[in-house]
Amino acid sequence: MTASELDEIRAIERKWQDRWFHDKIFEPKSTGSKKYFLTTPYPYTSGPQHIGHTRTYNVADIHARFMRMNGHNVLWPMAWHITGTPILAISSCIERRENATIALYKNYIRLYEGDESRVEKIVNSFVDPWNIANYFAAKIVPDFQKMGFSIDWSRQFTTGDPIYNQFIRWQYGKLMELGLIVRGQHPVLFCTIDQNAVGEDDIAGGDVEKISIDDYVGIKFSLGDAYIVTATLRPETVFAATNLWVAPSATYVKAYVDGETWIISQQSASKLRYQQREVTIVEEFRGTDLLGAHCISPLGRKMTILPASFVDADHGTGIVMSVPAHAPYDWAALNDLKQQRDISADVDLYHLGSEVEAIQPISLVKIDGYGDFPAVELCERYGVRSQHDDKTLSRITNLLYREEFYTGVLKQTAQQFEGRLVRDVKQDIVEFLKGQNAASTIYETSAKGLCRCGGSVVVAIEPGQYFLNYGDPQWKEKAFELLDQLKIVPEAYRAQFVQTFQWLDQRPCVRRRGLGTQFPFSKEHWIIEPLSDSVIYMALYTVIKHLRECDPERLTPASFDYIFLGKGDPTNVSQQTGLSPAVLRAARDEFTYWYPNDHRHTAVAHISNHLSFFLFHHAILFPKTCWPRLVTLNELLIREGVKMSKSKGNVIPIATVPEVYSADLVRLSLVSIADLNSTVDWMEQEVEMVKKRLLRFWYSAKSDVEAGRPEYDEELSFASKWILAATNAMVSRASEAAHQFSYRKYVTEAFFEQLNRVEEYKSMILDNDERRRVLWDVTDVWLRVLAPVVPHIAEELWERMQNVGYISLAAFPLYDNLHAETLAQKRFLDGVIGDISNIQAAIRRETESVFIYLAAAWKYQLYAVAEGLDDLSIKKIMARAKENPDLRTRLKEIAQIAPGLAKSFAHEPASDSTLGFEAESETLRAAKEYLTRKFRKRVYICVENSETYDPANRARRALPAKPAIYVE
RNA sequence: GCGGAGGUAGCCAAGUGGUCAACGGCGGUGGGCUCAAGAUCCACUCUCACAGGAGUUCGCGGGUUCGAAUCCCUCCCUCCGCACCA
Repeated sequence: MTASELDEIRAIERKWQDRWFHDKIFEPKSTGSKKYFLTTPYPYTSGPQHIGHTRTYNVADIHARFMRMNGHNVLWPMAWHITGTPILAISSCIERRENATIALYKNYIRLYEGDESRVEKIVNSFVDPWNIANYFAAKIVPDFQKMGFSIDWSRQFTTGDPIYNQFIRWQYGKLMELGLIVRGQHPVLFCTIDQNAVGEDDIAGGDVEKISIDDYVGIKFSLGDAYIVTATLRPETVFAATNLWVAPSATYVKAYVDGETWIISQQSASKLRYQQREVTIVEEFRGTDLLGAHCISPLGRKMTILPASFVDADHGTGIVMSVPAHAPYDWAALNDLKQQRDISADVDLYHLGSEVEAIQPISLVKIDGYGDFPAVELCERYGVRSQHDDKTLSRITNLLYREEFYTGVLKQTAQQFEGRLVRDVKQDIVEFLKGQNAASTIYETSAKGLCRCGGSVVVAIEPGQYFLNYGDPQWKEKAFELLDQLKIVPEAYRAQFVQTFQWLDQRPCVRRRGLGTQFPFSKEHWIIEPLSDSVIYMALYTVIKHLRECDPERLTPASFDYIFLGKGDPTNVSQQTGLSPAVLRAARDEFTYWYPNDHRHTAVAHISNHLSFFLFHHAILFPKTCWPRLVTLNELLIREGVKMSKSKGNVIPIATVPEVYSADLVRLSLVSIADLNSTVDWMEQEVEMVKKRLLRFWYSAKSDVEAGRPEYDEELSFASKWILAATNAMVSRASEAAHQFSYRKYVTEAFFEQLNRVEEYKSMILDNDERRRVLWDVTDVWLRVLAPVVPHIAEELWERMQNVGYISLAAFPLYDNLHAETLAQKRFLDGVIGDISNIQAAIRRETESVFIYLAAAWKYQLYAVAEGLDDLSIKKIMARAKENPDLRTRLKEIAQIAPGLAKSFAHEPASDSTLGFEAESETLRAAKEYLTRKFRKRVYICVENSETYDPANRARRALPAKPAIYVE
C-alpha cells in the first residue's frame, strides 16, 4: 500500500498516542461505583505480536472504550507470559548458531532497531532466555500503543518475577491442600541426547507436523523359550493374524525384558529402556535368521515368520503381525511374496513356497459396503501394485482403520467377542490378552522426529509426574456451577465448554524444563507448565502495585490468603509475614474493588484449555462473588485465504502497521471484515476499500468541522430534521450492537451507513448556515460513536471542534425514540424516488417533467378502515367499505385495490406503511426542490381527482404510501 | 466416530418466518470527470419484460405454514476441537 495519503492520519495517531500515554488516561483509580475489569491473554514474549493476535486485543479495546464512554471505570491491564520451553528452545538455537533462527530473530529485531550492529548485539544476547523474554515484553508495549490500545501499563509483570512465583506457589499450595494434585506415571516425548522431555518447540519442524504419542499393544508370540513381540494399534486383529513380518536386513535382538525373553528389533530394545523397562541384550542377529521360523500366537495358532520390506525396525518392535484381510500393507506384502516379487538375494524362500501359497486372509470385521476382505478390495480399487506403494497404502490404511474402528462389528472368528463393535471391544481384548500374559503396552511416537539438538525423539515414561486432577467430581461440580452462571458471547460456544468440562481429567501440570515457577512440593526440578500457571493471574493485576513494595520473600501463602480470601486480619498477617498492615489492607481493598473479572476476551482456540482451566481454578479457589462474569470469544485471522505462520512468512507484525497501514485503518478493518464468530480473512483488497472510506470520512468530517458552527434559529428543513433523526437512530442501533458485541454491525451502522447518510444529506440541503450548523451537531454525536473504533481520528476532530478534554473520556451520546414520523417520511420519499428512477430507467428517453399524484382521500379512508380489521380478507374489506358512506359509492374501484391491500398489510403492520395524506403531502412539498435538482426535471405534486392534468391516465394507480407517477 | 460451526448470486459475505430478487464489498459492464491513466462519482450486473411488471433462485430431497433462505426431517459436502501444545 503506497499510502502517502495516510500520512496525515498517521501523524495524528502518533500525536494522540503520545498524549494518552503521557497523561496516563487509561490508568483508573480504584474508586467509583461502576467498575469494569476486562482482561485479555498476556502475550507470550517469544517474538513480536502480529495482526492475528491483534484481532483479539482490538475487540477488547473497542469494548473497553465503549464501556468507558458509557460511564464505567474500566481497568484493562497487561502482563507477560514467559513460562515454558519455547523461549528456552529459541535461546539454545541461537547458542548453537542455527542460521534459520538467527535470521528470523534478526528480522524481528530489525522491526525495532535501525542499527545493524545493535541488531547483532541483541541477537547475541538471546543466548540468555531472559533477554528474549525481556526484550519482546519491552517491545510489545510500543506495539500495542501503536494500535491505540487503552491499556493500563502501570500493572505489568512477567510470569518469571519473584512476586509471580510466590503467587503461583500459593495457588498450588491451595490445590495441594484440596487434594487436587496427584502423582503417577506418564509418557512424554523425550530427547535421547538432552536426556530430557521435549515439547513441540524443541522438535525440528514440530510446529508443522505435530508428533504425538501412540499407545501400541505388544502381542507376544511364543518362539521356543522366548516371545517374539509384535506391536500393533489394532490388538483385536490377533484373531485374523496369518503370519508375522520382519525386516530381513534389520538387526534383531534376544533380550531380557522385565524378566522375560523377548525377540524385538535392536532399536526397539533401546527405546524400551526409556519406558521404565529393564532391558538386557543377550544376542544379536539379522532378520533373515528369523525367516521361516514358526511361532505360536496367543490363540494357539502356528504362524510362519516371513520377510516384508515395509517393516520398519525403528518403529514399534520391528515385528508386525500380518492381517491380510484387514490391513492393506499386509495384503500387498503377502501378494508380493506369492508372486516372488521384492525378494532380496539373501532371502532364501524356496523351501517356504508351499507355506506362503497356503496363507489365505482370515475375515474378522464386518463393515458396511465391504465384503469379507476389505483390505483386498481397497488394494484392488486403488490399484496397489506392491508394498512399495507407500502413499496409497498409508491412505487406505487410515481409511480402513477408521471405518473398522468406529463402525466395524466382530465376526465369529473373534470367538467370545463376536458381535461387538470394534471400538467397544478393543480394551476388553487388551485385558483378555494381558490376562494371559500375552500383551504389554508399548509407547511409540506417531512420527519420527529429531530434537533441535540432533537427538532422536522417543517416548519415555516419567514415573513421578504431577497431575492436576480435573476429573475430581467435586471440582467438576463446582466448575459446572460456575459455567451455569457465566455469560458467554457468542453463546453458541457454550456447548464446547460443556464438552471440555466433561472430558477434562488428569492433566500433567509440571515439566522438567522451562522458565517459570518451581513446583513447591518436590525437591526435584519440576517447573509448573505454562497452561497451569496462567489461570488466576487476573487477580494479581489488582494488587501488583502494592506487592511491588514488598520483599517477595515475605509474600507467603498467609499473605495471599488474606489479600485474596480475606483470611485473618492485617495485624496478624503482618506479624506472620513482616509485611506492613497498611500494604496488606490496601491490597485487599483494591482486590475486592476490582474482582471479579467482569469480562475476559480471548480467541476460540482457548476454550478447550486455558479458558476451561481459568474457570475450574476460579471455581475451586475463590468464593462465588469472585467468579468471572463474562467470557467473549473471537475466531482466528487468516491472510488472503491462508493461515498466517512464521514458516509461510506471511505474518504482518504490528510494528509495521504505522508504515504500511494506520492504526485506525487496521482497527476499522479488523471489525468490519467479520463478526466475532467467523474468521477474518485479511485481504489487501478489502483493506484498500476500508481505507478509501476512511479517507472519505476524514476529508468530509474535517471540512465540516472547519466550516464552523454558525448560529441558526430558523425552523429546520425536512432534510435537517431527517439527518438529526437518522443520527439519533444510528446511536441507538450502534449502542445495541455494542452491548451484543456485534462490532461488525456497529461499524456498518455507525461508520459506513452513516457516511452515506451524511453525504445524502449534503445533496439534499441548500441553505449554507443551516447545513453547517446541522452537520456540526451531527458530527458532535457521530464522533463520539466512532471514538471506540477510530479513536485517533475522533480525538483530532474533537479537539478541532474546540472541545475540552479527551473524546476517549467523553460521554457516549444519548438517544431517544421520538423521531419515528420523520424517519417514516424519509422512507416514503425514498419509495417515491425509487419509483421515479425505475420508470425513468424503463422508458429510456429524455423527459422534462414528473407528475406525482397523491391518492384520493377516499383511498386513505379505505386504508384506515382496513387497518382496523384483524382478518384482511377481500370479502371483509368489501363489507366494511359498504358500511362507509364515502366508500359505498366506489365499490368497483375498491374491489380492484383490495387484493393488493390485503397482501401488503399481511407483510407489515398498516400503521408502519401509511403516513396519511397530510404527512405525505407535506413530505413531497418539502422535498420538491430536492426532487427537481435530483432528477433535473420540473416536478408537479398533484392529487388524484378529475380536474388534474393526467394525459396517460396514471393518477388512478395512486395509493396511500405509493403515489402514482407520470413522466413526460 | 463424538462434539461444535457452516454450505446464500462470478467471488467474499449479511440476512434466521412476511418490507427478500435477498445489505455491503470485490470483480464485471456502461457512463460522467480527465489530453490520458490512476483516483473518484453515477447507473447496471439471476432470466424475461421495458411505465413502476412477471418468472425462477439461497447444498440435495421431503415436510410444516396463507406464506420458508429462515422452522422440522433424510441425505451430501466443508471447516474446527478431541489433551499435555502456547
